[in-house]
Amino acid sequence: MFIIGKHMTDCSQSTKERILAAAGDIFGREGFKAATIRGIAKAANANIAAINYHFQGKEGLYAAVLENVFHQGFTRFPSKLGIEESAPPEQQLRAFIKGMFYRLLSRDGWGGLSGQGRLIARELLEPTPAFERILDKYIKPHKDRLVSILVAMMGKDIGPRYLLPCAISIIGQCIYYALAGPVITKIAVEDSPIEDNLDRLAEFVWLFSLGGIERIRLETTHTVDNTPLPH
Amino acid sequence: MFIIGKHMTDCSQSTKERILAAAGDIFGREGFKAATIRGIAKAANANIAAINYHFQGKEGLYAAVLENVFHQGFTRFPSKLGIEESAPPEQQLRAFIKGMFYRLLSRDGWGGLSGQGRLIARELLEPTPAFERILDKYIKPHKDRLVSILVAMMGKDIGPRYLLPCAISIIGQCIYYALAGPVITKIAVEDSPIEDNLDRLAEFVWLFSLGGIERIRLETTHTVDNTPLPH
DNA sequence: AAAGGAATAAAACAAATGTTTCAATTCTGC
DNA sequence: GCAGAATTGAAACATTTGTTTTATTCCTTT
Repeated sequence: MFIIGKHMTDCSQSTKERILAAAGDIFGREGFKAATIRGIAKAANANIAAINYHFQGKEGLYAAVLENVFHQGFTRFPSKLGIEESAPPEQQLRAFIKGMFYRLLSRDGWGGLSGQGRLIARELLEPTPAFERILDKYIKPHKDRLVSILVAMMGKDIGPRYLLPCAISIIGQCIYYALAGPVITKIAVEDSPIEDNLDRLAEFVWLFSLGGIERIRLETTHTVDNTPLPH
Repeated sequence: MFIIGKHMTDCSQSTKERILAAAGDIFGREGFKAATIRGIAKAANANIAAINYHFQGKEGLYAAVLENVFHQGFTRFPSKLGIEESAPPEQQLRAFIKGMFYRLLSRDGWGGLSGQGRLIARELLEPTPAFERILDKYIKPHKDRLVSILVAMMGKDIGPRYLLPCAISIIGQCIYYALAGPVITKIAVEDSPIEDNLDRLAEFVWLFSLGGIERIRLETTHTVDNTPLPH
């Protein structure tokens, strides 16, 4: 055992790293405004001044946390995780959805209910200025990948008028589990988005979406130059 | 023009009502912690003391707002809005989804992005003690209605193992539009959940869900006593 | 080993905020 | 019209919180 300082803190991480990790958790749990730098400092076994020293204040810390969280998440679970370009698009979609569930909800990812996954939900609800960068760097490429899979499944003639809602419906199902975890647990405890259920839930969302996509595809090819959606 | 007091406020509402309305908007936009009673008082043309007088503090106000918002929302757009019991379950589902979109996103409802709809999203993300009551009184009956429609569509043999995920997928799509409105607008402006798009989006989610439900139904009836979900 | 910079600790500061207090005003029942 | 209750207005209070300051400790370089 090594003695680093007068406090026996975790030697494997620097103060800056400890602050980032603790801040991700606390910002996620409590939101930007409700989180306090005192609480974060305490959780990170660090001093208040260290936060302002390394991150120039609360906002700077938040921006760094956001970048860190997304970088970690998409590094451990990339958009193309387990996707082989040669595989049929249905299987690519399957891997995409599974990737989303694990990125959002697994302990190795953003930790869903108790962790940094809620940070993402919060940004969806009320984007902060720091989120603009995240959108361009992570979210849009991620969406583009899903759209390209959908194009492979539905044909090139599908316009964005149907493609994008499809993408939204698929992503929406995944994110809803991360968002509404607490309530889902209260209403349907068997489907609580905990580690043990991720595979089953991802598989379900995949099948459900396959059906939905097929239904939309049929709808758009059958009604050629009629009203796009039935009234 | 009538002179009510020294301030020329809206005569049609009592102070208590004005506070409730303003608080719903501000709590929704900023969240419980970030919202300030001073800001709410100003927006309601009321005094700080009036809030504490009528609602016994910030928490009391929040509980009252939550009850008020859900009561209003489910009064104007009941669960069974436009649903005839005699209609085929597919059409009942259609009305159910349309009702959700309008309740969550229309100006007459919770106002989506700019209004009280975000309050609901916040409660899903981090339920407050005041939400327990709301769950029992509004959410669970609402869910039960959807489940009964799904039973009518998929047959009585479908167990909760498939029923509830179906319900979650459907509700998830709807709520995601209310949650992620700001980001959707940035990524797919054509599908921004604004008043003009509600009918089209609801119709899309309905069709998509019809396909999803059918796919799940097939899956569960074909693989009788096999593994419930394909590996 | 010494010096200089980097990092941390502790206290102080100023602004924001929920709550309380008390006087002034308005409303209601008689 | 009046008395008492209900409501509102304005100020004061105590706490929390982000930031800054100053001194001390740790680490690297020479």
